[in-house]
Amino acid sequence: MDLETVRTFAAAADAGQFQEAAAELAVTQQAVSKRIAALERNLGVRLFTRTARGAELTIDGQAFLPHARELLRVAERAVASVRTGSRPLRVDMIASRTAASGLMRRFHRAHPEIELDVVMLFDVETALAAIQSGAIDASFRAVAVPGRPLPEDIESVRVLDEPLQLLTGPAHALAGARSVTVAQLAGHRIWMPGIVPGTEWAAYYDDLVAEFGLTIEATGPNFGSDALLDTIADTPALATFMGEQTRLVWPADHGLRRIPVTDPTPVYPHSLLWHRDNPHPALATLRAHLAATAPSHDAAGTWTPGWVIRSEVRPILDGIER
Amino acid sequence: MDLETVRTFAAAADAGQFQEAAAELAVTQQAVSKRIAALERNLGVRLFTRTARGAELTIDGQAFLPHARELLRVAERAVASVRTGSRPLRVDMIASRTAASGLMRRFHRAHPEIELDVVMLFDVETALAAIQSGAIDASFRAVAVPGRPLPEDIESVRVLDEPLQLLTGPAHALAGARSVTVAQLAGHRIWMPGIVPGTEWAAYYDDLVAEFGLTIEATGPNFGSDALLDTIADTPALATFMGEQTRLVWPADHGLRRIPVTDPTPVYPHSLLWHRDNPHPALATLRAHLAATAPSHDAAGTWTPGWVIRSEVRPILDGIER
DNA sequence: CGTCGGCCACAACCAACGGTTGTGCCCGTA
DNA sequence: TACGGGCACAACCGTTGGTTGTGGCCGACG
Repeated sequence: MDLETVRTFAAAADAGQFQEAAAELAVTQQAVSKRIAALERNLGVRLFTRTARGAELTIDGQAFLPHARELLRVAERAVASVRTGSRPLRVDMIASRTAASGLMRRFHRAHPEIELDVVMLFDVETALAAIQSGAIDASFRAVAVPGRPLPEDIESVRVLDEPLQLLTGPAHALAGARSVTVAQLAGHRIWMPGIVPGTEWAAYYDDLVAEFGLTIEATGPNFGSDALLDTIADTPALATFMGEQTRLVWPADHGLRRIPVTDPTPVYPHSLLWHRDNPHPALATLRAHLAATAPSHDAAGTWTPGWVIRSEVRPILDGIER
Repeated sequence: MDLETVRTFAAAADAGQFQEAAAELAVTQQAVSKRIAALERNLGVRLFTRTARGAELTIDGQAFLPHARELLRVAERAVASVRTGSRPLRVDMIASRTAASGLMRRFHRAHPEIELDVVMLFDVETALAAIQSGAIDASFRAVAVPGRPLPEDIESVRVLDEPLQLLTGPAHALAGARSVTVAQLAGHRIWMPGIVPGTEWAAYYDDLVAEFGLTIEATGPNFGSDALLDTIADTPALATFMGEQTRLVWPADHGLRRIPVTDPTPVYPHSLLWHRDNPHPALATLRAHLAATAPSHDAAGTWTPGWVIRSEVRPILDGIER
């Protein structure tokens, strides 16, 4: 199916006749006739009844029309998503189903008129380069990578600290605990097949392992969270970490347990990064939204790697012109 | 833009290489390469970075991908809307922005998994023929036309009585009234440009006029409800009728007034019509939903035309197998 | 370090699609 | 009955989009 054909159908439905639609689309009446005939042949139904003074929709045509319009709207948005100049706000995040994803969902609900696109880049280095090149407008990441300060033209603000929880199956030794301390985790096998070496996520867990002597295995291919949850549910000796705000799509009766971790609570720090000079109007809206809704984070009793920038205490609204 | 190209893009993005996508789509690798190149040329951006062992998405490609998938989903639904056999439930209603529209919105919210299509046929005769031919599955109409019983294979049940209200501009003589009686309306000009002669809606107002001596003008072309509301708001001598549940999309400050009508209250009776033997599973769901949510209508103090079937007192769930 | 293998792009060729012009038929209307 | 508006069919033709054949690039491996 060709979108030009769909556009022709909608134009003919609006005009009530092929002739006028043809003029509107700057083609001949015969071309419109052939396009509609081809569409009808493809769909296997008649869309118009041809009359002496035009063409009016059949019932099938009436049913098809809203879908055709929707198709054109979606196509419009698809093209807009890669239009240079005024494209939708493009935000990178470390993964779906993290706290950043929840933040963006709430932002979208608060501002449904703002078009959004989400991408997931490899690591914070790639994200910084993309921000500097203008390929993306903002990124939710843990800043910064060990030993490197942020570039001068990148700004950042801590927006959310997401506590990590232990996820176990029902037969796991810790399954009954209401909470566990980090010290209790030593000796237990923790499996995180999603970790890609070289990313700041890997660096985070490397630090966690080094500081508390945990056993984290990143071995094996990552078959997706379904397979991970499947294995965790069935394997008493395995557990995994998961963000507190991660939403699981999982039948409740599989008996998976989410157990808070304490002493200290490892938290994953999400910061918003953006280019100092990015003029996208929706970026200011996003920053204002995050400033208005972000809870004040309480660092007491929590742990983050030493390389996480701790000095982000300036008000989030700095530099937002109002 | 061609949907086959979009499908190719999605397949290549999934596979991570053109070769495999080509095999999946049963074309050559060169065809995929040319399609992607054409898409990139049309959009003006690069979607893939070609590597030695495949092709991976650029950031633009990542942003475009969800839109591409959405496009394919919508196209799928569009085709399904006219598929013979198992197509979405197709419901006819007298007009949008009536109570029937609200009923269907609530039904959709209660059963979002059920695909729906709405059409608006000319009159109840056309609707009955469409029900009998299977072109539509159900219809919200006032039954029946004067002097004719419903066909034997059509079933119906009254689902909602919608009271009519008077809509006036702020300068209208009745604008300040909290309610008006039908008798008070005599002598006032009531304008209803949307009425099409020959429909059961026209029959309804004809009866209303005949019984209470009102003045209803259906003259002039119907330029849509925007133009109607515009005129009503600015013309002190004009008013119009409007369903109680009609939602107006209108700036609040134009001072339009909705005034209940009493002694008696004209109500427009919406019945659901369907074919006795229609096997569409969603039809049973719709009937059950309407039975569960429909308020018991109270005929006291209301008016309907004499030809409206008053005997629809059987339980709405009659004949629904559970 | 050279070779091999996998993958993509370019070129040449060809069928098929989609456009145009010309024309005929139908139907409501004067 | 003649006219006019509107759609469909036929013939023609350029462009698009497919195929096969081939070459270049790059990572892997001996």
